[in-house]
Amino acid sequence: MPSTTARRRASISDVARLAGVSVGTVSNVLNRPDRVSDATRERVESAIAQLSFVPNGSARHLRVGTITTVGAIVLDIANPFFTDLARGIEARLDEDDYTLMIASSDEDPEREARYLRLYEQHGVQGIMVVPATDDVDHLVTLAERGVRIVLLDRPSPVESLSSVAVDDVHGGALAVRHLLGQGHERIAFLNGPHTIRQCADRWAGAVQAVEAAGLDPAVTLEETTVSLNADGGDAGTRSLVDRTDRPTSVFCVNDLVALGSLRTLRRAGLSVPDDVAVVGYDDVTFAAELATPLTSVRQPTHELGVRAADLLLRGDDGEPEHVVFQPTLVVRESSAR
Amino acid sequence: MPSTTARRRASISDVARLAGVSVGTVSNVLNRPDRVSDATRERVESAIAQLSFVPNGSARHLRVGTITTVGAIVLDIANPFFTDLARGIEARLDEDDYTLMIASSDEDPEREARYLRLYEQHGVQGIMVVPATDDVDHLVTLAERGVRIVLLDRPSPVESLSSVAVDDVHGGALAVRHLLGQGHERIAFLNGPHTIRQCADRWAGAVQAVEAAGLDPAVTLEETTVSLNADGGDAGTRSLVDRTDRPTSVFCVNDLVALGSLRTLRRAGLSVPDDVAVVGYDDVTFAAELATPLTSVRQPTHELGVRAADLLLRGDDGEPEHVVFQPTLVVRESSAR
DNA sequence: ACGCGTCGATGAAACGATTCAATAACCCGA
DNA sequence: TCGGGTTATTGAATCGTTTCATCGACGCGT
Repeated sequence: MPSTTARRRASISDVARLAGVSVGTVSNVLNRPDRVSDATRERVESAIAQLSFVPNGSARHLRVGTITTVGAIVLDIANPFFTDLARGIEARLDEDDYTLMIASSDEDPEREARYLRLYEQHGVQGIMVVPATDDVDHLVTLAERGVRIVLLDRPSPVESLSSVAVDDVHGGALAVRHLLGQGHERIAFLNGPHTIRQCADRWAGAVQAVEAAGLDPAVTLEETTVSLNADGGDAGTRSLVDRTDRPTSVFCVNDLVALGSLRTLRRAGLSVPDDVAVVGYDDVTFAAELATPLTSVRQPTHELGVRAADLLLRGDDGEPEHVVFQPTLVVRESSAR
Repeated sequence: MPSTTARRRASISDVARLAGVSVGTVSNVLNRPDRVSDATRERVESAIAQLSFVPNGSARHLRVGTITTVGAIVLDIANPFFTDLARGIEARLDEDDYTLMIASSDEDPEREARYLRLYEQHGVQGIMVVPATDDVDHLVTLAERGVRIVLLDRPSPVESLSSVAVDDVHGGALAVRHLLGQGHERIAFLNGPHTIRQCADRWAGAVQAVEAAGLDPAVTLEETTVSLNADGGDAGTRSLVDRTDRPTSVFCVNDLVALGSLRTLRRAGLSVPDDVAVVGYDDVTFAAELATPLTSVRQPTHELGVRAADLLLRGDDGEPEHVVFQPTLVVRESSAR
């Protein structure tokens, strides 16, 4: 029967009083049960149950100074790529009984900073972050201050920050080389802002591929900046469909954008890939099942998360590491004549 | 120039010492800047900057006993339905400058319990949870202990727990009534375990619809339990395709399952909806863009999250509330002859 | 010149846990 | 019976904040 009054949550000293022992003993029951005799342990345990006592994590953290939680900040929690990534992180964290707090920056540096501050204040073991901007000075500062940082899904521009990334330049090149191979000489690139490193890199790769084919990027490639979701794909594609000099292909910076693009093309009565070819990026689960199965650049997403968590847990004993995976192209109907 | 030695993170008393004031004054600068003179405030602020001091959130929490963070536990962070839900929650939370910690229980009561404990230990303002099992006693206990709980995406079985849900019985009925209306008299239901309330309710709705049509559920409906993702849809459908008495339609408990189902049907060379009709649930973003656009039961997902956060922030001054939204059916090609 | 009110700053208590040196109780062998 | 060694328990210090009663200084009106 729970007490009727008690508004305040029970503390360790309430337990101690009820069990007739000192707080030190209660703490021992909690953390080194072997040090305490069976009789008192049972008494204390029953007191704990009776008061439904739950230790105050903040007090514990304050005293021991460490905590088994890590934070992750991604650009967009609604993007399957990032949740698959989170899944990878969780899988590795589970092994060591760590827990994960996830937050979404929505590509907003303000929000990113806010969550960084929150995590730091709470003393997490470390933070994995997909930076919302090109500038990582604030993260370097954080790291110097002793917060363990791992850059997610983008290579570190500085030696001191560990990172786990996929070669986005190569990925961009893969996609565009493929389109060029299919005979496309006018490629629209629906991209995000270059302040996001992944976007800048994929663009760089695209340019490289065009140049390698002996063509002029300025005439072959046409970049439109869109928001990184299906609505962005809609908007970016709408501005294309009615043009007389419409590009023959679209490269989308991620599959969500590609989804919007395909949707808008279909509504405009254009056929894919005959009127317009489309290539996406990330190869999310549904890419293969769309009305027109989507050609996409596949990344080892899950593995990315696992490695990132691994690096973070490994601690600072080792030097910072910079892991780079290679993407592959998965060709499907949306770009194959 | 940051100090060279300092491994320990700067505390408020380091700041006080450097600025030549008492810790109380530093605290005032932080929390009630108006109480302190301009001169000292500036001195303290520069000391804070110099040491790059970040207040220890646990210490603060320990003292004030409250925190502006809430936790959410969903079944599967990789399911777009739940991330859209999270988006709704975040949107409402942002208004009040609260932050959200998200975790995924993977339908595992163990993991759910673990995160509940973690959140409680950290003293969050409240927890929104999509329960992994039918049994919510542990949540009632938590609530009695003073933790603010809101049940997400399922009606509360008890008066004392607030909840925000969508009428799943109605949703299940909508889907099945539609299939019956299309002339289907053999419906396979790829469902999750009935320990998950949403699954049980959708099943109940399906049964109701069949009975209302004067048919026998035992012959019209055929339930298969699958895991709640695309792989589950694959598995559940594979066991169907080769049968001579194959059902003419499949109702999937969510769109991820439906994605797997469509995929497997296609690979088996069956046409949708002519050989087999498919209906999903949630109407996620990609549902309309699949090879065969998917008929699905739409829920006001975002609104669901907003209301849940709203209820949680409103506090316990009011009585617990039980909000129920109504779903609607979106008919597309996958089920329309 | 005196008292009073205001304002700014101080210092100590409190929050709830962990840790560790000190103590108490006990057993056993000589 | 006594001393020494083990084992179980205690109590106080500590972590980094916030809060609040108290104090000192200063300006102003009489």
